[in-house]
Amino acid sequence: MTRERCRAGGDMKQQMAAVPPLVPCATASIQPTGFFARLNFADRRQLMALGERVPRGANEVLFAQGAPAARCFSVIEGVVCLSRTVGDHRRQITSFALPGDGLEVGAQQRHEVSAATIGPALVWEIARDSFAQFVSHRPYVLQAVVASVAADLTEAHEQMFSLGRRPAEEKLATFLAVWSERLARLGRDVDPLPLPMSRKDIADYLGLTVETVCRTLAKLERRGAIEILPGKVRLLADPAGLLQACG
Amino acid sequence: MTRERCRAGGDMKQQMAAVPPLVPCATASIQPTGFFARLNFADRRQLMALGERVPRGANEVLFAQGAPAARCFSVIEGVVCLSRTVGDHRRQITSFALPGDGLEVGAQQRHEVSAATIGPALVWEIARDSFAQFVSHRPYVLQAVVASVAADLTEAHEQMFSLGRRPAEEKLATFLAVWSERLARLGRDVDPLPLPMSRKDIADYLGLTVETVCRTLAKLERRGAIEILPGKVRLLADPAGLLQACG
DNA sequence: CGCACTGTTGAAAACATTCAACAACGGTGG
DNA sequence: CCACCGTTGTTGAATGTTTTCAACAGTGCG
Repeated sequence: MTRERCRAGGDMKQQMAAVPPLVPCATASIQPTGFFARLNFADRRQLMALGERVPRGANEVLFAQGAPAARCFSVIEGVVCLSRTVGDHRRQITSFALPGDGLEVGAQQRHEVSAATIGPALVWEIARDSFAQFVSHRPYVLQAVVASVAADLTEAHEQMFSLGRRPAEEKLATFLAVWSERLARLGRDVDPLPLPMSRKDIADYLGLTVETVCRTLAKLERRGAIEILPGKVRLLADPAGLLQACG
Repeated sequence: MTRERCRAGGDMKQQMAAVPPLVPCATASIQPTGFFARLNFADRRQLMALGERVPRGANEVLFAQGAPAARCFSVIEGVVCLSRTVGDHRRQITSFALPGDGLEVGAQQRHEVSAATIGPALVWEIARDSFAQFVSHRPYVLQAVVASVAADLTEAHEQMFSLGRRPAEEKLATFLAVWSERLARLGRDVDPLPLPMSRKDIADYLGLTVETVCRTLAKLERRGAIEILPGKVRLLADPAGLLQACG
C-alpha cells in the first residue's frame, strides 16, 4: 500500500531512454488520440496555463482508488498506469496512459481507479473546479471530454475482449502490437520496442501471472516472432503477422 | 450473423414474466443510474418527444459493431445486450443494458459494439443529429452524457477486474449479486431473481464457456448458496454472503 | 413425432497457476 | 571497490482449473 519504492535503477535508465525528450505541449498535436489532442491550439494553451506541470518520480501515486477526485490530469511525458485493486493482492491494470492522454477528465465524485507512474514522468495537473470553470465558458470543450471518455470506453471494451476471450499467447501478441502502434503514433522509435513496465505490470494488465507472461514471451521468441532484449522487445513479424503467428 | 431467431418460446414467456409492466417514462426516476435518470423532468419529456418508442422482438439487432452511429438509444423496457465479436465465433458481452440505460449516447463515428435485445423490449431511439441539436441548446445536458459514459467506463473497469482476476465461481457469484442489485434498484422482484439471458450469454459476459457456467452454478447450488429454477435463480445467501461463500 | 435448440453432466485434454529454485541486475553499506 | 542483498526475470515440475469433446435430457415448434 505505502510501497512506493523505485524499481531497480537500471530500469529507470531504460525508461529515460524509452521516454527521451520532454516534448513541449505545442507538439502534442502529433498524436491523434488523447484528450489534449482534441482541443484547438488556443484552448490547449489556456487550459494548460490553468494547471501545473509536475515532475514525478518512478512509481509515484497520482491518485488512489476511492479518493475524492479533486483534480484531473494529463500525461505530458512518461507512462502512467491505471489500476483497480481488490484485497491488496489482486490488481487489474485497466490501461497504460501515454503523453496526451487525459486521466479522470470525466470523473464524477471519486476516483474509480488508482494511478501511478511507471518510471519518471511529467504530469499536468489541474483542480477539478478550475477545469469545470474553464469548460463552463466553452461548452464545446465538453465535447472533447465526451470524445475522450468514449475513447477510453472503447479501449476498455477491446481490453475486455482480450481478457475474456484470448489465450495467453494471443493476449501478449495483441498487447505488443497495440503498444507498438501507440508509441509509433507518438513518433517514438519502436524498433526495438521499449517496454518500460515490469512483467508483473503486463501480467496484471492481461489477467495472467508473471510466470505465464515470461513463458509466453519466451515461446514467441522461440517461434521467431519476437526478440527479447532487456527492457525492450524487437517485433520480427509486423503487427498483423504477429497476431497471425499465434492463431 | 443473420441468425436472429427467437430463443425457445418458453424463455420468451419467462422473459415477459421477468419484464412485466411497461413502465412509463415518467417513473424512470426510480432508478438512480442510467442516462435518462440524469435529466430533469422537463428535459426528459422534451427529449423523449424528439425520438420514438420502438417495440422490439426477442434477439433483434439494434445496431451492429462497425456500423455508422446514426442514432442513439435508451432502453425503456426489457434487456439489451451489448457485445463485441471477433471472427464470428468469439463474443465478449460488455454489458446488459436495463431500462433507463442509454446506449451509445457518447458514440463518435461508428458503433464500437453491437446491441441486441434479449427477449421482447421497448426501446427509445433518436437520430444522432436531433440528439446533438437538442444538446447544443442545453450544454448542461452534455454533463449528463459525460456522467453516463463515465459510469459505463467504471462498470467496464469492474468487469475487467472480474474477467482478469476472478475464478469462475467468483465471477458467477459477483454476476448474480450485481444483477440482483441492479434489478432491485429498478424496483423489480428479485426473489427469485430472473435471469432472462441464456447460459451462453452469461458465459460470454464472464469470459467462460457454457459448460463452466452450468457446472459452477450447480456447484453453488450444491453448496446451498443458490437455488436454480427455470429462467430464474433464488439467492439463498445475501449478496455479501454469496461472495463470501466462494472465497 | 421428429427436429433444433438450450441446458446439463461426464471424461479427457489443454491451459494457466502455484510452488520452487536460480540467474541477473543494480544499490547499499562496509 | 567489492560483497551483500533485495528485487526482477526466468525456467522447471506439479497442481488445479477450465476447456474441449461427447452424450443426453428437456422444451417448444413445425
